[in-house]
Amino acid sequence: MTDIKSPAIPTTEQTAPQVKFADFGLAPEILRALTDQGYVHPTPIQEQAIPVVLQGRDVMGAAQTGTGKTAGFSLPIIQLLLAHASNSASPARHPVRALILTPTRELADQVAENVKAYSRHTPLRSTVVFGGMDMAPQTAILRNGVEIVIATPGRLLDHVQQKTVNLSQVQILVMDEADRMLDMGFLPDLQRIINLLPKKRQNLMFSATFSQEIKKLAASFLTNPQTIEVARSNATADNVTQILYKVSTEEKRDAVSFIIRERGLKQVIVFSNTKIGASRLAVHLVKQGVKASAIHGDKSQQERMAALEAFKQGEVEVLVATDVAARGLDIAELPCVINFDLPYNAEDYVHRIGRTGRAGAKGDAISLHTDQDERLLIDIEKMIKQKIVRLNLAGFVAASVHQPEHRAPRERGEQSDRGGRDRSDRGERSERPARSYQPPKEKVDPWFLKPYEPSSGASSTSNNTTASMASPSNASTPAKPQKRAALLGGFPKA
DNA sequence: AAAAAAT
Repeated sequence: MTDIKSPAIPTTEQTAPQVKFADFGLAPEILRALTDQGYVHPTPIQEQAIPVVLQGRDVMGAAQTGTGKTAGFSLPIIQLLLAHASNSASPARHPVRALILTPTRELADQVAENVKAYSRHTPLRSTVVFGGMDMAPQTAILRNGVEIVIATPGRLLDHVQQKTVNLSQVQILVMDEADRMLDMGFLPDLQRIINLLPKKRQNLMFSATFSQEIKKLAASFLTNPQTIEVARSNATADNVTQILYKVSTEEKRDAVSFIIRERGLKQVIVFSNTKIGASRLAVHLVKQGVKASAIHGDKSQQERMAALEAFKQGEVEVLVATDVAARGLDIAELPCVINFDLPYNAEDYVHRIGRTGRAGAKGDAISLHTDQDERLLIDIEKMIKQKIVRLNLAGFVAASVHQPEHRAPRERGEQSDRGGRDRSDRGERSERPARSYQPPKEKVDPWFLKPYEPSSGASSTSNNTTASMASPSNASTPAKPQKRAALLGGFPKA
């Protein structure tokens, strides 16, 4: 397989004269659509992807989030299909020729909107198909014939079974957020869909992150792919400032409302690892007068779309989300993301914080972490190949200032995977024997600068979480809302 | 260990 990537060479800055969309030989109808939107210059990923896709090559594309991947594959696909576009009204003349799969419904919707916009001056038809919505309208559109289908896997297979869609003419398959599409939860459906496609077709895979494992699996679906890598893979945008605050599990909810209030945040996504946790946090915030709403997979599709729309409109200021919102969603000018829980997968961290700092804008990614998260933190820092500054959150557990090895041995044996062992025993050192992990120096965020007041609450982490397995969702169960008013009162306003 | 995706 041919590689464009070369870690040493900055692929973007190299191209001195600025390329324009008009240079790709795209049809006037496509250029007109771009002009409508005010786009003249392609982003680096677009500059690299468009010619390769136009050649008909398979692509494995890794690019930072918010860099315009969607247009990077949509524009050349439209161009390729346009060569044989039909003006006929007959559905038979409009077989599905391009299929774009995404891991969430909202992302499918968003990609479909983009495709519609880019193809609006062409005779090409497109539609989006996902679950949680009435089958009937989707069926009607599919029966009328569309060249481009954007879909989530389950509902697409449903349509296949109902014989409302025929995939035997698909020439181009796109997997957006490909690494997620290839994970265990999606793979069976994906395989089923692929079995319905012609053997000879063009395959495009895009994601911000590709683990080594997934890269191999991905390659098995591709033929002589061209790798397109803008900036180093698995990287986070450097325009996003990452911050870590240590808190106790009990303090998390109050820490979130504290941060929102003190920073005066009017647009922020707060990520929770669980659906129930997201719902509870949203309720908690609403009780505190915050305009918050939750989005997760246990909500109806109507509720999900309403929450996202209200958030985009600014009616909702805090969107509390599970990882349903971690990938791909493009929310204009989102200045801040908060990780209420640290994600279990380091990749998800990259995707989550990629919701902010899009299209070159600045963004803040604030993560709360507890004693139990140390392993996750190490994984994340390894993945993003940088250390995140650990800061102190005024008035909250300043045990933050101490790394685990400085702590007194635990009295209780609830951390069975760590009990009796020390850091050197925990994986990372044995994987990289040459360079041992150096925890970053803590700094105190001048914003939240406040003297540490030792309190009995600081050690409460290990006391309260008795039989609850210390999982984030359980831990926040009926715990009485701790009044933080006293601490907040004495805090300097910014 | 959890979330997503068909009903």
